[in-house]
Amino acid sequence: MSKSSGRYHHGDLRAACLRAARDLLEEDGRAELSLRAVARRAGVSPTAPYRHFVDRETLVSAVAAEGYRELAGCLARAHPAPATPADLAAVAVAYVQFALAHPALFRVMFSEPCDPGNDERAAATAAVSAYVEALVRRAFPDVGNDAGALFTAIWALVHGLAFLHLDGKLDNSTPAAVADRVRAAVHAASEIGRLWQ
Amino acid sequence: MSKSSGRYHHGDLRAACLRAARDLLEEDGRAELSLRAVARRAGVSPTAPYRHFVDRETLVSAVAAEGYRELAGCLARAHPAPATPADLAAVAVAYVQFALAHPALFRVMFSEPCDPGNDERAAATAAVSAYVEALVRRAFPDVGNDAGALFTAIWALVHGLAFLHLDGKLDNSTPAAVADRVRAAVHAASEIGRLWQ
DNA sequence: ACCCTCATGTGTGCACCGCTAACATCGAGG
DNA sequence: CCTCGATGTTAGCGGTGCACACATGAGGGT
Repeated sequence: MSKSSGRYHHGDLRAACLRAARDLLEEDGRAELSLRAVARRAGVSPTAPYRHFVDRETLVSAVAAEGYRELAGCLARAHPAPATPADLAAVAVAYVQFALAHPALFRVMFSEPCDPGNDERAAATAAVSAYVEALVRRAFPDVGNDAGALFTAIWALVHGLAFLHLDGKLDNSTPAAVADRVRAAVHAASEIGRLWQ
Repeated sequence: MSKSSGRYHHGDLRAACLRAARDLLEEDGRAELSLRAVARRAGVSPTAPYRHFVDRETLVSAVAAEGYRELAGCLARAHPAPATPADLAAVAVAYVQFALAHPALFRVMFSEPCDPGNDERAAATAAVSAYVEALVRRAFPDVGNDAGALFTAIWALVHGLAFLHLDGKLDNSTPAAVADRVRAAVHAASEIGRLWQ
C-alpha cells in the first residue's frame, strides 16, 4: 500500500484526517472542527472521512486523545519527577502554557461535552489523570488518607488557571506574565492553610 | 404597545429571545444555541432576531451576561459574607452546583471564546470577578501584598472543580458526592502549605 | 495470470445553520 | 389622516453533518 501511488485510494486517510484536523486547529486557534473542512484539507471528498470516523464526534475524540498524549508528554518534559514546590509550579506553568499554545486543541480536549463511550478518548484522559495523580503522590509522600482530594484540588487549580487564561478572564498577553501569575497562584494556594489559623 | 395585541409585531422580541434561549439551554443541557432555534421557540421568523442582535455571538453574550448575574446571586445566597473555611467551602459548592444545574448556560458563559468587545458581557464578568475578589479579601483580611494571587488561586480552584465535574473528569452522579468532593478539595488545598514543609 | 470481492473513496441529496437583501406591516408623530 | 421608520417576513446564499447509492481498484483465492 504505497503512500501516494494512485489517486482514488488515499492510502492512509485516517491519519491524514487527524493530521489535517490538527493543522486546522493550530492555524485558526478558535476554529471549530468541521468534518468537511478536514476532508477538504486532506484533499478528499466531503464524505470520505465517514469511512474512518462514524461521525464528527468520533473524529473530535480521536484528536482529543492525541492532545491528551501530547499534554502528558509536555508535562513530563517540564519536570520528570517533581518533588518541591518549585518543581510542581513548573509543571503547572507547562500545563497552562500548553493550553495557551494550543487553544483550539485544548478546547477540543476539555470544552465540548465529552463522549464517555469513546474508548480511545477515555483511555487517554485516564492516562493524564493517572499521571497527575502519581505526580501529586510523589510530591507529597506523607499525605494521609485523602490523597485523592489533594490530587483533585491541585488538578482543579491548574486546570482552572488554564481555562481562566484561555477565556481571557485573566490577562494572557505575555507568556512570562502568565508563568508569573501561575507560580504566584500556586504559592498563594500553599499559604491558604497558614492564613486561616 | 400592548403585549399580544396584533400578530405581526411581537411587542418585546428581545426579551422573548433571551427567554427562549434560556429555555432551550435548560431543556437540553448540551444544546448549542442556534439563532434559528431561538426564533422558532419565540414563534417568530428565522431572521427576526437579527433586528435585536447583530449576530449569534451577540445573542450568546447577552445570555451569558444574564448567567453571570444569576451566578453572582447564587453565590451570595450560599453565604452573604463568608469568613471561615466552612463558609468559603459553601460558596465553592454553590459555584460548582450552579455549573452542574445549568451545564449548557455555564458552557455558554465560559466555554466559548468570549468576545471582549461586548460591553454587557464584559461588565457582568467583571461583576462576578469583583464579587469573588471581595469575598476572598473579607475571608483573608491579613493577606499581605498579593491578595490578587490568592484571589486568582481560589477562583481557579473552584472554576477548575466546576469544569472537571462538568466534563465528567470527576464523578458527578449525585449532588451530595459533588459537594463532599468540593469541600474535601478546598480543605486539601488549605493543607498544601503544611504538607510542603 | 485471472477475476471477484469488498474496503475505501465519490456524488447526490436532505435538513439545518448563520447571514444578507428585498419586501410587508403597523404604530407613533407630524 | 398620512407618512415613515422600527420591526417583522420571505427568499436565497454558502456552509455544515449525515445517509444513501454508486465507483474504484488492491489483494486474495483459484
